[in-house]
Amino acid sequence: MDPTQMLSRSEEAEQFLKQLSNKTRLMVLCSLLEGERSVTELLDDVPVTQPVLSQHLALLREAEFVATRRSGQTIYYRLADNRIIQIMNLLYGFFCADN
Amino acid sequence: MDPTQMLSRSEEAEQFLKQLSNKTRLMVLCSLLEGERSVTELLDDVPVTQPVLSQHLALLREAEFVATRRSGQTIYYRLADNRIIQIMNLLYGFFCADN
DNA sequence: GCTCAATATTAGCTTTAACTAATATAGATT
DNA sequence: AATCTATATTAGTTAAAGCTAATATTGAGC
Repeated sequence: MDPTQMLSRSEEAEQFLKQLSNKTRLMVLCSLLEGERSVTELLDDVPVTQPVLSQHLALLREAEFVATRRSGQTIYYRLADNRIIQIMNLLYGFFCADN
Repeated sequence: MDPTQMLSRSEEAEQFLKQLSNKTRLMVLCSLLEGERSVTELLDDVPVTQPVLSQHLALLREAEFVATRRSGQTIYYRLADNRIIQIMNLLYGFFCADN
């Protein structure tokens, strides 16, 4: 591969992985693997304060790893990137599968 | 999953991903996907200075993502973690496959 | 229109990651 | 043993990520 392209592709991949490299975001994404969740539901699953969760959700939105849907004052999050589903399944196998 | 376990597993996964989340390390690992390489050969592939490459190689060794073999004054690096091979192949598909 | 519940944003601080520059080690060669 | 080549390490600086605390926004219900 041409060196300039290799560099820019590895920068993209770096960016992608960094957006994923956080325990709170990983727990959120893992929870969303099971389906749509409101912020309040995520707060039950993930041991962080509301503002911190909200900051991480903002990052996941900007990365377009998740998408949202509003219903009244409740906002539902869901996975929106097929790459994330693939990576999360792989990580689940590495770190969470019981065997 | 029990909340304490979920937290500690997501911390492990975070650590694992962070060790991977760097363009230089990604280029090194990508190069090693094709087989063993000496540091000098890696320097030809990866656009960084020798001390910087060496720092990243040290990190990859500590993470046990790679292993080494010495032959005279030359040190050869190779991939040593099957999880890395799986993730790198996935990332290659996401960011480097031409289609 | 006021109040409450759900969610988001901003500022300030601290920690961690990565770079540069200089130097060190270790094996090979003369 | 002196020198060269290959590789590693260390110290110092800068930049980026994540937290806390405070506050803002938005929709619902009275």
